[in-house]
Amino acid sequence: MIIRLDMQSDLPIYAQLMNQIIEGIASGSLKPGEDLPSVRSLASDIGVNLHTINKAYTLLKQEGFIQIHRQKGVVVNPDGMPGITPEYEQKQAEQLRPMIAEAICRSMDKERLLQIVESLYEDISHSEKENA
Amino acid sequence: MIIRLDMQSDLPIYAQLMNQIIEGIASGSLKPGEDLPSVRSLASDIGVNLHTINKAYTLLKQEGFIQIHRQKGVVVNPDGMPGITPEYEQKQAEQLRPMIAEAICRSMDKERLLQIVESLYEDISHSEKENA
DNA sequence: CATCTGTTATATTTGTAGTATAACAGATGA
DNA sequence: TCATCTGTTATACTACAAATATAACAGATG
Repeated sequence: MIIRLDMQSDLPIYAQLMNQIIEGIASGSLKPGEDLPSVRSLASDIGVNLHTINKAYTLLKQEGFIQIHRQKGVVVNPDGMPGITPEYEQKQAEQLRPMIAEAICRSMDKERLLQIVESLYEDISHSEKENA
Repeated sequence: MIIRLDMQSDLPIYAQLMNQIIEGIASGSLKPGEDLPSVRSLASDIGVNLHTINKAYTLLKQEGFIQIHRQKGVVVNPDGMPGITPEYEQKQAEQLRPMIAEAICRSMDKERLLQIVESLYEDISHSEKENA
């Protein structure tokens, strides 16, 4: 699992971390039950503060993607991922709506938009990177 | 054009404004050449500061959705909307990727995701609200 | 000339992001 | 027993963005 951070991004570091871990799970490079680095080791690895990692982990735990054990450390949730809850569906629609509206403004065909989404879907699920 | 703001949202007011104006254009309720309220009148209408409106307008102008004339005021860009530039395509992919990754984690079928996107696309482009 | 535009400038308040230290509790292994 | 590893909590600080509050300026209008 290689973490790439963009310190120039307007996206907070902890959010970039969450995104990359979620994509790691989606691609299969992080499997349920697999260990994640401790807050301290990951923090020193990528050169940020321990609290920044902790914030990302805590939020991922709240959403059900990982489990945190006091001593064992952090693992990808071995009981499986969270499902498609009504809250998730609502959040997803709220996030998608402005992006789709902009695509419509720019005269992007529905078919082209769907192709892009499909292509990203395939790209993420078929990457299956096996990195240390 | 009715503006609805959620003061509890984590999305900044100026960004909510941008989204709603863009969706207004996408739905056809705001047409190219149509006037938008002045920064002062809109600010007092929805009860926020003039600078908050100005920030939203300035960003929308930078992206090509509206034009700002010193005296005439603000209008939806009569020369048409911005097109599908490489920068836009990249930004769009960066925004879509983490959302699609989460959908995959939650075992959402590709078909179901595409249905949701298609349904939102239709919903937005067919709304055509004609409000004062 | 008053009044409407957008524009610019300055200052202040509030909240979030991130860092820096430090300490605590529980488990592990030597 | 003790050093060492976990996550956890607390406090303080800096930096920055969001939003507000005033104020003033420039240009056009009626």
